[in-house]
Amino acid sequence: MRRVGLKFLATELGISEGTVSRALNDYPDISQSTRDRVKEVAAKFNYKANQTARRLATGVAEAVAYLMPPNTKSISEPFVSQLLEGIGESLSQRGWDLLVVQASSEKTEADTVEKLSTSGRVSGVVISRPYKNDRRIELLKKNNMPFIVHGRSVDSDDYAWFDVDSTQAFKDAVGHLAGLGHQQIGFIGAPLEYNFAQMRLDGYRQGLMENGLQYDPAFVDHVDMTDDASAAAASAILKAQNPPTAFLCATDTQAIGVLAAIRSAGLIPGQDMSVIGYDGLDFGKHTNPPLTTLAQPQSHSGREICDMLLAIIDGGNPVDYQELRSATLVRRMSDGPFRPMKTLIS
Amino acid sequence: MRRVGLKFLATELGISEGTVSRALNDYPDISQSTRDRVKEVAAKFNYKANQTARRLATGVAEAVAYLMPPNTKSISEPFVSQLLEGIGESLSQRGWDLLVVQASSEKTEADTVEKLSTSGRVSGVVISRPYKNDRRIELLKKNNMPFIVHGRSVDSDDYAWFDVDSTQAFKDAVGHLAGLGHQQIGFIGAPLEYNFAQMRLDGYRQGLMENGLQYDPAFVDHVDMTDDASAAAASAILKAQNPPTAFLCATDTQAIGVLAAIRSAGLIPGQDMSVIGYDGLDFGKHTNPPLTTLAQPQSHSGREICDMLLAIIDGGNPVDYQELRSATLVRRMSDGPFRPMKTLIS
DNA sequence: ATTGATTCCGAAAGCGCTTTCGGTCTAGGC
DNA sequence: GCCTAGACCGAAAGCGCTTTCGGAATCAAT
Repeated sequence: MRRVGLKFLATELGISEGTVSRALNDYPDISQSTRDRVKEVAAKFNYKANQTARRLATGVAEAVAYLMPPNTKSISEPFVSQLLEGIGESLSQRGWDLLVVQASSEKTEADTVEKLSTSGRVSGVVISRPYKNDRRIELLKKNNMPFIVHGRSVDSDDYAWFDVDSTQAFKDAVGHLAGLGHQQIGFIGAPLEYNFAQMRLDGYRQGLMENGLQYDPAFVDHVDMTDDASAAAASAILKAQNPPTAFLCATDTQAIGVLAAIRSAGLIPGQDMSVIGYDGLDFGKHTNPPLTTLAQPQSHSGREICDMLLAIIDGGNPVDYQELRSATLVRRMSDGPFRPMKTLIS
Repeated sequence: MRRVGLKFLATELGISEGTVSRALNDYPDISQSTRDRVKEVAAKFNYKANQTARRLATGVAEAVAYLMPPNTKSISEPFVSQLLEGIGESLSQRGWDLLVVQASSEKTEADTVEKLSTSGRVSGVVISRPYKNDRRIELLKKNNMPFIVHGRSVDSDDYAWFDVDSTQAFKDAVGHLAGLGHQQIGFIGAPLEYNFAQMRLDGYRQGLMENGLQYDPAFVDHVDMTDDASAAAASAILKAQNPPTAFLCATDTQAIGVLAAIRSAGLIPGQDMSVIGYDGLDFGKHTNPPLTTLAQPQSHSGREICDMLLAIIDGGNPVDYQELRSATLVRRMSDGPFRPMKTLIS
């Protein structure tokens, strides 16, 4: 069984390869009749153009890459598969490919990007969760490879991004907690090299200020985005003589850890102690108690992000593609009114 | 700034393109000295071969595709990102690409596979969670595209797969529950078009038989792998006049739904009613109560799966690559000894 | 000095498609 | 009937790399 290529179709039809190609690609200088004939025969033999050859000839890769966030060690990031799904959707509509690339370590992250942008295998890339100053972004700009970042670095004026205003969200959350009567609010943040961690911290501090509350460094910590790390951090904070009565967490995963820490301190989360997470992850519905969280509208963000990227690839100006969404507080059971603290057993 | 390609390097070095290429690829008929010289200059100009051209010339795609499982509607499948991570690791070691492809609907699944195997953009594919009789597998075989399936279809003799013996696992789980004194065990399964659903059901039934327990169709249901669907199913079953005192669930996600159903029936899961899930998902640690589960050793299964695939691509016989792992029961708090049922409030 | 074997490299032919360029043919307009 | 426009299509030149083939140069052996 011989490979059906352009050549095969051409001899089969008794016309030239070029004509077949143009017919298939709807060139206007091909008569309707031959176009139909070609397409019919192509379908009959189930012809699929060799993508590699096509790419080489046209010079467009017809693929975009998603850079996996580094050290994906947390409760395995449901957000990755969600994002991927959206991106894939948007891409498949256009018949393009989705490449998932992964830097083995932080060291090689830049290399990976460099190679990606010079080896010509993709026509655009999306990266997630940027650092404050992200070399990957610099490289992408330098090699002028179209890209969009999911999140923002500190200097986000001159590239495309899609982000949620987590600063505002945390400010609001503090307000919410303050409204509930809480005066001392702890904060479990993410490593500050990530810009989102900084922005959430900022929101927290601004919220404190707006509500006339004191920022107490003893109540805040920045740890890896895992349940265990944040549980440890929260436990330590709870050991204070006069601990906070509520916690804000940079991620849902961390919030879950805090829930556990509270319970193992003999307190009841949601009653003795409020905690609010961020992400809006579905499984927060099933934690003990169900987790109140700041939900990002990430349902179809993958799609949107990718559509924006495609627009840029098509010649759009990156600066025109900057989207800031807002998060919404979804109250479940882990927050509640301030209660005077009973003394800890410990 | 001109594109650095083979031509550029060749003129730069004053030698022919072919020689440069062979030097870079360590052909033995290039003198050590020129080889060094070439590599040095290539590094200096940060040369990266155009992958597309290379692929066209060599005929090998240097990429494998992962077919996203269809209708990923459950609590966003943490297993996908885990798998992807493993696959990516294995691939990047070889410098290959990972393509994530997605069929828009079940209808187009076959098409997607067909196109994948004829368009020559990948040299292998891995698919997850096969149906009992999976057209994708047939197509892959027909087009003899190397592939490996994560899971098994009913007829799994003549292709490569990596699976966990969930039949055995469920048999054991029934035994465990029976040992705890449970006589009536419910089962929330997944849609039976998936082969894994059938295998788990089989294990359940075999376990029942081995322990001299009766199979009661009123205690089993097969629903989508979401928390809500399984909660609804469990609620219905609990309405029976003489309901089961324990539930086995085909997935952790479903088990979580069952937990909720039990609670909303006024019962305490883990005490009044046992439930055991399957998957070993991390967040089961944080449910209410923490979920006892049959954990699959999926930590690095992505790596292994991909390594197997690569071996096949390198000419290995698919039949030599069939791995059956076993699951282990990790007890948390959602199972416990049988307690005589108090009458339901309802 | 001649031959034969090696070593090393250049030339050139693809890989399978796209796309420009120009040529043939038909249809009108005078 | 002649000329100009289109309308359609064939020829051929790439895209950037790999790889075969053979030739030139070097070297050892007779």
